Amino acid sequence: MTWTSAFLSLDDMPRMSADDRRELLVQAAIRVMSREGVANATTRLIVAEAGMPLGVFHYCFRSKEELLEQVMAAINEQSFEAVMPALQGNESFEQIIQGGLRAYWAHVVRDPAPHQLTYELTQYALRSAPESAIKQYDAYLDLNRKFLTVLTEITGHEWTVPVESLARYLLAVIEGVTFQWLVDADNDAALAVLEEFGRHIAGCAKPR
Amino acid sequence: MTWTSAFLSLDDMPRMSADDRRELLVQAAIRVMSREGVANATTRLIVAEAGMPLGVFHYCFRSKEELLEQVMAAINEQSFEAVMPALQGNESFEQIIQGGLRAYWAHVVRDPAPHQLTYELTQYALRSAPESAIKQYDAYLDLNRKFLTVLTEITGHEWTVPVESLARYLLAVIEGVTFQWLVDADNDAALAVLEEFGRHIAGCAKPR
DNA sequence: GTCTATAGGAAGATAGAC
DNA sequence: GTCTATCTTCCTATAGAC
Repeated sequence: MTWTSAFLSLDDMPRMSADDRRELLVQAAIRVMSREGVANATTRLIVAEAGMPLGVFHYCFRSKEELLEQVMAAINEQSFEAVMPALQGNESFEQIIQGGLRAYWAHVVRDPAPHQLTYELTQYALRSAPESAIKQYDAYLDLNRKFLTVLTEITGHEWTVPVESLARYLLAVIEGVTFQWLVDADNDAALAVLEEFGRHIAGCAKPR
Repeated sequence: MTWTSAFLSLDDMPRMSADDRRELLVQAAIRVMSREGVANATTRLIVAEAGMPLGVFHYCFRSKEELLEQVMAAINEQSFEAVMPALQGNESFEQIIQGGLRAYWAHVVRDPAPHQLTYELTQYALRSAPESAIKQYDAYLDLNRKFLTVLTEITGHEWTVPVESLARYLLAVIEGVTFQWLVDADNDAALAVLEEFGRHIAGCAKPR
């Protein structure tokens, strides 16, 4: 029994800072949105998911819009550590690329909800706050640029096509294939496309 | 002056069959959704766009859900005549591919709204009626299969990679690049990616 | 079929006691 | 800061006169 509990009832005791609540609400929002879709993620569902009363919402966030911005920021941070491990090991150039694509794909299939959520949030942002959609997309592009650059550095290759184009190409294929799979759930077809793409990318570099 | 107008006032005269109204409402819905987004396309906005009173809605459609299904069906039909003209002329195999990609791209840039709408509708359907998302996607896939098949027939080539994989690859790239462009509006970057992709596809066939 | 008026509910946001 | 109760608004859908 602590000092405070001797003098304050449970109800009187402030159990959590507003900052901690904000964080919990953002994570609860991500769970609700993954499960129910962005359109159905009401403030009521979100606070219920976090086990808090409705009134909490508006002294943690000025508006639902503000929560959505923080959700997008949180998601960006979370998805930056899935593919890079594939860059270890000492296989051939193409093998590393194929390994990276398969690692990404395993990551998608294991837990698809966040990826679907990302599409929905970008869609949503395109209508309501285009700047944050651009910012989010730029972060993803940058991850792809880094992967391609580190890849050539490690293996002593250089790209014969501008890395900027390849990064965009890679991101487009990844998103296109993922979206396709979210619709038809055809895993083999998705892997076949990624493999064909990997062959092409591997042909866009030469030993240095 | 017609026979009916001599006996019926404007208000009494039924000016339009319910079927015609349905068609007008579907087209109005497409315009509103393109402009405001699917989430903001309320029945009120849609009937206003069509210049009809609100009450019309529910003797033309059982529910908003039913309208959405018909909107998806209508959009599918509309987008099936953009790329095929590129298959005329007698250029080289790769030139036809590059021409087809550029034709598609011109089509997107000239009028992006329907493409953005398609993404949103598929997203929406993924949550509420997965079967119609699958159906819609299958129709798009089929268009890509046809394009690739006709292409080899005309030029006397054959694919060295399963046409099914190439069709999926093509669709993934097209959708990925389009989505990317909807976010950042970088036209040159999009064209560069499509061209690089075209080079790859062209290398997946040989003369027969 | 066609329209006006309104039911009925759920959303985001706030008021005000503690 | 915290919570309950409530306001306001806007939605889809229906009732019912014509």
